[in-house]
Amino acid sequence: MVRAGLTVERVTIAGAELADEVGFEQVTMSEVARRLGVKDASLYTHVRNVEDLRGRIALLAADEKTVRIAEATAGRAGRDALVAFANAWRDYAREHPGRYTATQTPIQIDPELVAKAPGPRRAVELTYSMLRAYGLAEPDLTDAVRVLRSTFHGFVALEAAGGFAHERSPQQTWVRALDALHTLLEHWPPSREGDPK
Amino acid sequence: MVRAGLTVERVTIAGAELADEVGFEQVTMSEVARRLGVKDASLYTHVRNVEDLRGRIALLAADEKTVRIAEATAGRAGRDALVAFANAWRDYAREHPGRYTATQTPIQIDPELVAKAPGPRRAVELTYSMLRAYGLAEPDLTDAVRVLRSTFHGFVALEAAGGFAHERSPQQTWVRALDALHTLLEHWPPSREGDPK
DNA sequence: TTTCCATCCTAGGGGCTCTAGGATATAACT
DNA sequence: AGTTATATCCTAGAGCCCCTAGGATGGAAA
Repeated sequence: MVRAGLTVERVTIAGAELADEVGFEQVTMSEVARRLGVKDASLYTHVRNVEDLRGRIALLAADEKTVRIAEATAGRAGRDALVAFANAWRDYAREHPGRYTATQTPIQIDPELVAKAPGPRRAVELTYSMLRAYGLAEPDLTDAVRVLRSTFHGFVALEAAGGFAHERSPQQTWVRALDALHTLLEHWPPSREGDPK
Repeated sequence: MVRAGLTVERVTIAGAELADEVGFEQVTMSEVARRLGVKDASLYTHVRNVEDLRGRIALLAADEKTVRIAEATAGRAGRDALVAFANAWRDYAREHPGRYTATQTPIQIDPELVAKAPGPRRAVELTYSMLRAYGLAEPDLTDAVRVLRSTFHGFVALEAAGGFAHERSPQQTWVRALDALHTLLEHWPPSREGDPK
């Protein structure tokens, strides 16, 4: 009997590929085992359970997405950086829909696993440094980061769910949305504390 | 033997309640049946299968959310309407997380069922009419609608997934985000066609 | 060569989905 | 009121998935 040579990494990658093909929710132990030419019980040597596998896929995806964004924004600033950042984000989501979905599911991931993954923290740093050129100060900076993430994620999620009718291509809207976000960052409104109207 | 008095509506509502409690993905025929005091096979008289049930929950949620938004924005315009619209959206998502998730899953819903549901179409109309006060013309109007939906959905999705660290409350960011969107709509950038830099 | 351990297996319990076919409550009709 | 008809709900059972327990075996170290 030839050993399949399983490792946590290979199982996770197989799960990630499956997620991209059939959807993150359809990632199943049985199917992953089938693809690896192995009985499903064998996977439990490398992965605690399905939830654990899903968490690992999520972390893998977060890291991959972060790397993409880091590469895309390297050496850029201002609008160039914003556009590169946003396009890297959207491209990753479109190329790896299952992995991308994984990054957004509120699953309980093993904390020590998260600690080892560089993705999430680095992603935050990247976003802040990208916004540096716009000269925002806290707490506006945090708010701006959150608005950007919200809009990026919301757009790709709606696009993936078929939420945009076909009259106008999502691509056209995307380009204009980035214009809008750029001008928004350049003219971030002052706080309206005590300004009732 | 006393009849349980099942109908498609009662099954759908039970499913929606279950979704809010345990998450949309965890909505199961067996559990819905259990709650209704019925064997799971009995549900198939009223609902084709799980996918069908999920689709009905999604349509129910879409309608409910639309009604909320319609009530909230009635008689308002400009910033007032924008804020009311956004808050109604977010409040619905937070009160009914399972139902809200349902509205975002790209499931294949029975087309004739969709045709009977007034929610989706009305939601689009509401958004357009809310933006009327900002004086945008097509295609900017469509783009603005999409940006708003993206930001609203992205924000509540990230908030629900615990995507915002605890340094600053999501509520504070939300208020500022609405400010930002308002000013963005008032100063929607002109198209940069043929404007390379 | 022998030992040993990680890797992979078989066996099996429990849950969920869905179909087929049978019983019965309720409403309609005579 | 008695009968009929239909929708409602049931039992039985097959198939798939998750996961555990415990047994075999490949491959590397002694």
